[in-house]
Amino acid sequence: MARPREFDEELVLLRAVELFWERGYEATSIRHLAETMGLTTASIYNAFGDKKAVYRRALDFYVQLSLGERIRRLSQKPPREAIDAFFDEIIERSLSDTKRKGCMVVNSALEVAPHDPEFQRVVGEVLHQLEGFFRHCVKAGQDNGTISTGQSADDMARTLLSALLGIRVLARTRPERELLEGVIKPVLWLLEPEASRPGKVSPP
Amino acid sequence: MARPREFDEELVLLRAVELFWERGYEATSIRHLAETMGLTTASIYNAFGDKKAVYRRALDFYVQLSLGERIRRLSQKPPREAIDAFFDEIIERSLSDTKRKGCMVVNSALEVAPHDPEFQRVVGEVLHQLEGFFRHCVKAGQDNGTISTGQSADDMARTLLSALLGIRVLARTRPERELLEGVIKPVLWLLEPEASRPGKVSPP
DNA sequence: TGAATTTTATAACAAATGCTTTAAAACTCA
DNA sequence: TGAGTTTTAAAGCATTTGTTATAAAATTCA
Repeated sequence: MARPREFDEELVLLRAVELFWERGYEATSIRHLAETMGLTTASIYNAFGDKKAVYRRALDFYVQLSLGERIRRLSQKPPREAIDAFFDEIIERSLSDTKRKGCMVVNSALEVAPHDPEFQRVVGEVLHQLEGFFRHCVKAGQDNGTISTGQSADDMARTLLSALLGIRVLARTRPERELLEGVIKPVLWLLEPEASRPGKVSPP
Repeated sequence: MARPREFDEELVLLRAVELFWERGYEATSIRHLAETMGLTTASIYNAFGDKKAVYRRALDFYVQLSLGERIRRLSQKPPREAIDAFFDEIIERSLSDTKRKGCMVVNSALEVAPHDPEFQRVVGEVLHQLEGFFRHCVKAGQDNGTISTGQSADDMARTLLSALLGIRVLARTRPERELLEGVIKPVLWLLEPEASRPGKVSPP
């Protein structure tokens, strides 16, 4: 047909993720992007279209890599354990994030989604997916008695989603273990079935 | 001494807040800023220094206006009511935010704080202040029996702070009442003293 | 081999960026 | 009044922005 690509698309996309993730959309220039990806700007435009399209592909790749794989993996576990492990991982990830890149989905929710219908949809769907994961876990946990039925699975899932986003925001300015673990502790306590809940004040 | 200013500093700062709040730091140009503030770029540089300094002043002004006044006002109320009212206000504010500007502090926490030590400090202090407000409320509520002692005031305050941030993030892509109120419902339930807590399952 | 096609490298484009210069205008105080 | 000082308006500065034109290089299929 014609001259073949000289680059591996997944590899250069991974590099684009790294840069956009760290610097955001506006603060990342095509030239910086080209340098990081190891391509010329011409090749970028030829292969992807425009800057927004590169960001879109990078975001999709990020979602698939870090979010998709986590949900798939944790869905195997018993529901209550899945939730605990989820937040464990997020906190460890946040604390070892020395560049304070945070979560690219959350970053996108604030920088690009509000002004762009396409990204509004994409980010909205990811948040929906996360909510669905939590709801699934809570429901299953309520069914097998490992999670409290004091609140609806719908609402508890929403609270968990919000806790996740809150931790992600907090970690970018105050990545302190005590703070992040302190956030999640009462939320997990909320999930405890009444019977097994260790009340702080429980005189005989 | 010399020629006097032709503009009201508070007024032009308010306009700067509006623009930075809506578009963020990077996506706002000095020219757009000058147009919105009703000044020339020369006047801006003469009065404020550089772009970053304008953003800094705008952020401080925002904090004082929307956050400072809220904390002062709600601190008058009984602690449990203060917390309820706080989230009521945030949710109403988020739902009527047709431009989806969100909270300028949260926006700053993600766009400017991670790469700038000065803003890291400023944003960090604001988050600390919020945490302190919540902690104060929880402690007082625990003392007068209107808030559960099942979790420490420190941790509950952290959870409330995170819920606030989570709602702010969620609202920018999914400003739905059911979602935002669903987030906070289990959190408020968590605050209920054991005695008065309406358990979903409570056979005689 | 050679026509057809796509990718690459280099350079360029107009527009926009943050910021500064120049000089006129508007004030205070002696 | 007039010397001194600051603010304003207008234009300009170098650099960077996203994107594209041009032509050489690398492939496939006939």
